[in-house]
Amino acid sequence: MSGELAKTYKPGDFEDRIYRTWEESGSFHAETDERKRSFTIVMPPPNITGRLHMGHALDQTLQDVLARWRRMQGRAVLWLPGTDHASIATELKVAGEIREKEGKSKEDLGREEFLKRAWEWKGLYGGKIAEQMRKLGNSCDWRRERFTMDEGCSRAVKEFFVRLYKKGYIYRGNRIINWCPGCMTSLSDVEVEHEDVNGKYWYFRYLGVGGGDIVVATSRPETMFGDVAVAVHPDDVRYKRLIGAKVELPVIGREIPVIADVYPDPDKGTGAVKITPAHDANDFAVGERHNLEKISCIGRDGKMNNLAGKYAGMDRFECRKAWVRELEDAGFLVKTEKRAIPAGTCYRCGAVVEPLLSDQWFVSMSELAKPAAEAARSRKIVHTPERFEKVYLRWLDEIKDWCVSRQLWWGHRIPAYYCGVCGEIIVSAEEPDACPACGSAKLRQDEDVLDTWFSSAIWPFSTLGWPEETADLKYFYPTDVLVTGYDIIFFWVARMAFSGLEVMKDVPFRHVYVHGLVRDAEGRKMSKSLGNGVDPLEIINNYGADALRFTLLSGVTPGNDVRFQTEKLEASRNFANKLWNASRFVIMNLKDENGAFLPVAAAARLRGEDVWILSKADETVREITANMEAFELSLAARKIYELTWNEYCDWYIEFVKSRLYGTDEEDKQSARHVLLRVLRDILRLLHPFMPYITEEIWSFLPRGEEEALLINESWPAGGGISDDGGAARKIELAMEAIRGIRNLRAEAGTAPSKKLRAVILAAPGARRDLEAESEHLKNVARLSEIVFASGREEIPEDAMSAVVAGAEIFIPMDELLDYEAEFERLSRERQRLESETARISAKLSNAGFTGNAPEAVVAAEREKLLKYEDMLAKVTARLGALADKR
RNA sequence: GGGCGCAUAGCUCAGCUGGGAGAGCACCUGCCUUACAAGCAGGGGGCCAUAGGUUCAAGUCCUAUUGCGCCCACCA
Repeated sequence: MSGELAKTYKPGDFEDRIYRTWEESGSFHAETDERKRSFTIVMPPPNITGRLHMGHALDQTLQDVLARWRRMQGRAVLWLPGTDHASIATELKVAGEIREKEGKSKEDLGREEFLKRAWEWKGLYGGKIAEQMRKLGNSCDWRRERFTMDEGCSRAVKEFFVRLYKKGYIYRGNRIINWCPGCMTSLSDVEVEHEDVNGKYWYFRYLGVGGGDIVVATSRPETMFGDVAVAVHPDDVRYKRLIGAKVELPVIGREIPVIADVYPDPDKGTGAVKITPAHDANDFAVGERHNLEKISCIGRDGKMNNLAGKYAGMDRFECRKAWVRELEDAGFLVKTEKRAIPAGTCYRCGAVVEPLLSDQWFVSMSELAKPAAEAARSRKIVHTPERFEKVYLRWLDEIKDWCVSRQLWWGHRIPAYYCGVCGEIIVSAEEPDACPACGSAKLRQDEDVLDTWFSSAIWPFSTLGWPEETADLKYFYPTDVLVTGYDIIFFWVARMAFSGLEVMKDVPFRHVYVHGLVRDAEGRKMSKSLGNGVDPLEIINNYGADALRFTLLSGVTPGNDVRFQTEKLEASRNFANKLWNASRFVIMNLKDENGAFLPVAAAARLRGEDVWILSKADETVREITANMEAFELSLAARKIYELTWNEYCDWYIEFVKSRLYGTDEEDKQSARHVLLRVLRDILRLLHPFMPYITEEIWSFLPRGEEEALLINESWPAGGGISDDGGAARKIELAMEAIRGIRNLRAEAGTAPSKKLRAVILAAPGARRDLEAESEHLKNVARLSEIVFASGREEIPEDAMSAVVAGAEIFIPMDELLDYEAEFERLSRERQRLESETARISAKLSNAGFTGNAPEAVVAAEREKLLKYEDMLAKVTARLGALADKR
């Protein structure tokens, strides 16, 4: 890169260019390399339904930070990107678009044509998503980009299905499943969201055949057409005598038995429950126990069927109203009770889910779930934050079979074939030519597709080439960390765990880093219906990707939700701007008037502030590295922010200016050396968080041993700085003095341009420290606009003066004029010191404290006490002098 | 019904394994000081939800309570 770092920070001017540079350099690409340790993250593939939202931005930024950091540490980093076909969601979108644009249903188009359209959709949105990921700065390996329905993944899905089938884990059965009348497909349990809706209990009288009526309560009267029994608890004295008798369904007139089962709770409702095995999972279980008929009265479209008589064809909810009215008119309604009733809704379309009896494919989960749970218990899979392990385990421990077939077209078609002659079911990855049982060629493939999450479950290894035993698989599996939101622990995390353990015999990931949701500024969930979603691209256009990334990571706790606020965005952008300008300053000072780099000392002659900033940087390197290891990315981000702004910019650069503008050539070179060295460390530390700006600045720095690209630069190691001479302490004293004098000036209202005279008290410690290197004094003078009195004049005990910096520096009062203000200020100071010394004395005279607290803590308290006592004495003396002269 | 999270400065939130309360924004005062007004310097503002307990020491650990939020669950 030639030329100069632009005057103003405009991320839009360089972000895209930087990204191209990275991509073209091959830095994102991972190769198996036995000399290196691998670090693998497979990206949770975003759905191809549309654009990326803030949740993706957060999710992917976290991954990118980890990937970039590990890459800098020298690991062979594979961050594998991809997208998900999102069966239901995409099918709804595509069908919706066709309906809108062409007025046709998907059935009008037919399966083949519809799939063609869906693939076109994938091509369009898949590409858009990849572009968005690039904008974010994702350092993923595009050469390995995958799609859940690409050839390799499709093959893996079939293979996985066949293997589970052969081991007896997959079966086909006619059972109660969750049916979504909106999407017209079955759903798994986790795809049903539970919410309470305002509803009613209706109490109906079922007339006993030969006396003995029973009143049952129901929230779903329309299912009465499918009733096959009334169940009561065997010990319920109210109904004991009726067990075995028959009752008559109101109006319908059909007779059904009264049965005894432990399912009814005598304390709930009337204690008697109508049993509708075809429309309720519990009733289904009761029906199985008692060998009852299963009568369906509601169809897949959510409408009543012929069994509902005159209500046939009517929507289930319409029917409910009409049917209740009829029952009421006929005198069967005993009472009505308003109350909240639980309703299951489809997580995609929101329709009320209908439990239906249906032929579906299931994965038998109990055995498969055990190793997955065990992996967490034995810490082979570690959750961060830990609490999510409980969530994961609870689900696996109480797992139910997984309905994996979907009555959709967009997805992996189930590799099962039915013989049209003998009815044999053939499950095979390859399409069979003939029925192995009867030899017939009349074979028909199952019409259904698999649950989207079935292919997601094998994502960590299907993307690495499984079922082939590839080198990639061997090298990159198991992956190191899975980054994902807490909302898909069941959908995805747990299922990947059992799939990986079943197929690969090893966990799919060692760590699960769970993050929260991105909410809007008011704390509401971002959603399409609320229209409060924020487009990451728009933010990037206005603030830059770096600011967006930093914002998403700052001030958050792992696993907790983040509020997205523009103020935070501005703060991040301002931080980038600060770094930009500081870098401009540094680069400017590294060059001569012709723009050529000036010599920089190979090894600097370190002065106090150099040692101070270098040790601060070192400390930060150590801390940040530890934070990264522990996934404390937010803490790491804050520390690099503080080092950059509060230490490097606010103090070090200010300290070093006098040297840069001085004449001591060796000293100037030293200053440049440290300035550059620390800036490089800052850029390295910040790079995972703000990759673009750091890379751009890096390109304008002089290059020695350094990499051409920051992305390939190594993570700073830290160490190597020793502060034997107590340089940091002296610098901090100088800082204290500067702050104290500035404070004094501000309170006295002294004009900023007015120079004040000051005198250092001939106190042994501080004076020596401040004078030890006269540069400190100069800096104090320069940065607080004072002039030190010449020589080592003693201040007479009764001189009028103000006191700052641990009572070591005096400013003659005639400079300040406001005696009253200074008197008050010192009084406050005395009060503070008195209460502090009292507090510490009490602490130190407590045998419990001195006996139990660590030695270092006690020693620190002793030191503090001495310091405060000394200060108190001086302040008191000055106060006395002031009072006399006032 | 079970489980979990959150309650800290006006707002949004940090505070890691217990040792003198922090940031950003907002607010007040003064500054366009040749890196930066997207900035600089200074300042005000908090019984860290409540009540107990453990400890020499609690925002930090334990128990209970209150309020808000989330997840799970087969109450007809």
